[in-house]
Amino acid sequence: MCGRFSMAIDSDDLQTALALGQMPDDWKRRYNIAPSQPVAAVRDPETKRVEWLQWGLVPFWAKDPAIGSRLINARSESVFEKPSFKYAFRKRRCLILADGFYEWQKTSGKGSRPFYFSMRSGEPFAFAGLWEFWQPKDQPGEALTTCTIITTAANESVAPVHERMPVILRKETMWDWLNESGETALLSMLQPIPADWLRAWEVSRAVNDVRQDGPECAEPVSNSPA
DNA sequence: CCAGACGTTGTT
DNA sequence: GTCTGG
DNA sequence: CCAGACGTTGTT
DNA sequence: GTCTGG
Repeated sequence: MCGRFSMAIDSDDLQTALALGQMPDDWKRRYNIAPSQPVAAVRDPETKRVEWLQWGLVPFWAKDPAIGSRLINARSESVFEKPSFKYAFRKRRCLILADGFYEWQKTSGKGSRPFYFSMRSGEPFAFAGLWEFWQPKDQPGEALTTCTIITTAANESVAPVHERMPVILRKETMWDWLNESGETALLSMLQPIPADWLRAWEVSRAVNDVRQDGPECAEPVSNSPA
């Protein structure tokens, strides 16, 4: 699954690395992005403009936007058929920008151990995402633009920690996620990234607390890789 | 037909 | 909006 | 994902 | 135990 991630590089560096368009003017390095918070995303492959979307998909038909807190991920295996995701999968795909993500390993005792995963190259990347626009019947001011991250089976790097991982799109193919329209082609992109593209290490439980958002969240707790 | 749900993860 | 269960 | 709340009545 | 908010 993917319930926390980081986007800790500068706006200019990100823009250059992924050849993005206009960046938000209120950029901030983030080491601990949690559901319900703004995430940097691209919806338009022409402008490649980066904008903030709220993490946690609220389908356009939702009566209660609180449903978003449970729709932070969408399974790649069923995203084309689930009522909550099927419309967005056809019409509203997005790239969610990141430079690392966290997974928690269940322990036999209490608590769990967080691990940090990033590209071996150190480069930023894009998760395959979906977005929705929602507004209540009576109060147009309360409109939300929300998103969710698609997950897939864990590769060999992530599997020791957790069974699921986010779909990471490579630089070379990320724009296809927005440009393609055929279901088969789209679904074929939702594969686990090769294991050796990732690096991993255990981090402190500081990341558990959403108020902690500094570099310490992503720093190795020891020098032992996962 | 209407009413009610619509999700993932993990755990049992 | 659409699907499932009753 | 984790952490923290989870309720009503009545009073301030 | 489950739901909501961050």
